[in-house]
Amino acid sequence: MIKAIRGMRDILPPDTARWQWVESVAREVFDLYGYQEIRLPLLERTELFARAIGNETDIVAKEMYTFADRKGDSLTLRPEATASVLRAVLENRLEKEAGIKKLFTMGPMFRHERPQKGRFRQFYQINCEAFGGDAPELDVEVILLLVHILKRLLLGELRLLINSLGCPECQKKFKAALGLFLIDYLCPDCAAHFARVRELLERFQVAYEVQPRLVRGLDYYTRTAFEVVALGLGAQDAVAGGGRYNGLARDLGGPELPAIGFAIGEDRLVEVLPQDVGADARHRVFVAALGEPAQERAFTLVQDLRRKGLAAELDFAGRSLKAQMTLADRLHATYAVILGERELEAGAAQVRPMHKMSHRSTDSDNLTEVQGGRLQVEQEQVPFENLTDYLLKKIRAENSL
RNA sequence: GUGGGCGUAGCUCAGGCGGCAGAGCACCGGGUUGUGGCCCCGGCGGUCGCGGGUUCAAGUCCCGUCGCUCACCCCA
Repeated sequence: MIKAIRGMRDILPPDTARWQWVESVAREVFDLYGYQEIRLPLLERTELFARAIGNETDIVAKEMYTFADRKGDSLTLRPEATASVLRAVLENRLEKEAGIKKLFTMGPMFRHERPQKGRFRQFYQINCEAFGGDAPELDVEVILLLVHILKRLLLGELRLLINSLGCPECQKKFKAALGLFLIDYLCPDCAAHFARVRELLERFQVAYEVQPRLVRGLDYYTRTAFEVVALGLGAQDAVAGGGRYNGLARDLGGPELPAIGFAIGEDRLVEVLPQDVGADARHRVFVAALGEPAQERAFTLVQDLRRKGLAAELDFAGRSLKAQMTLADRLHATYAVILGERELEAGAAQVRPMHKMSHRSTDSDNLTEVQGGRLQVEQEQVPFENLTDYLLKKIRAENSL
């Protein structure tokens, strides 16, 4: 059997519901802060990452999926998103547009690292970038946005770590002095920027810790750097990280374009999400049919329900009614419609509410004793012509409770 | 890239000193001629990761290899 390659995994239902939840919350919050989505290629010229991230970094030196295409050009599967976003901004002259250019994107990144808990070779990031502003207020807005998303996701214990990496001038001084922490060598402008960031975080009551050892693994960062770590993730505990990168646009041959952004590690975020979020609470109708003519009728009915916006399902395998009812239960149907010879003759189907005897509950109220000692819930006969309206009305009433 | 732990049914795992490959859950069917959960009965399901070696005989012992996993490192 062919298996997925090392470090790459399938994300399966029901887990996919948690991923969708994370992504939909992120989209909502991005919109509140004025961010728009950008979609990017997964492949870029190797040179883009070499120049943006830095040749000496681990990412470029030993972790990229790089190969020659049929023409001989060196291409690389993106190991991060920022370089691609900036490339797209510069290529399409987006920085010329009014105000701060605020963009987000989400998708897979690729790094050839040894897999472990929270670290995969194909991993997913939710990425946020703001171009064209160097005010410390923008740094804080970006951090507030990140915290906003994480809080909406009902996450448990999180710690926000911040630091300032200074500007190239500060870094020169720092290296010359062989100092331990760069933060003590900040020039007056960088120090004032950092102080303002901290002041604003306090005003908005965002708890943070200054972490002088916090550095970013990419060469392009300047001034504000931050990271969010979560409990329960083992050694790979960073859920999000980001910072300011004022020099990158010029490094890539573009104009002076201050920028700041962050990436959320979606794999790790989903890992620490509360278990029950994103559960499927949708109403679902199962149509059980007995015999060929009823089966024909059932398929038509199911399609009719679906066209009207109700999730509906049926069995094509010709199972017994008992088996179909079991299936209805397993699929968490809230109503079962039963169609047999008797119902076809009568022109009315049996509609059976399922929730009163869900496999999740031991509640035997509302059940009446019928022949054979079996318990049966109240079920109603509904004429075919009223069926879809009846179900729609019932389910809408329950949804509004 | 380095080190530790682990690879047996779809899942979780048991298999003493080498001697017929097992359980629970899940799945399918029946008990109930047309009605779900529970219960009872039955059934399906295996390259014991892969390759080699020792042996009359290997899931079990030895060597190699691949994979998973955790950590180092690095990161989000």
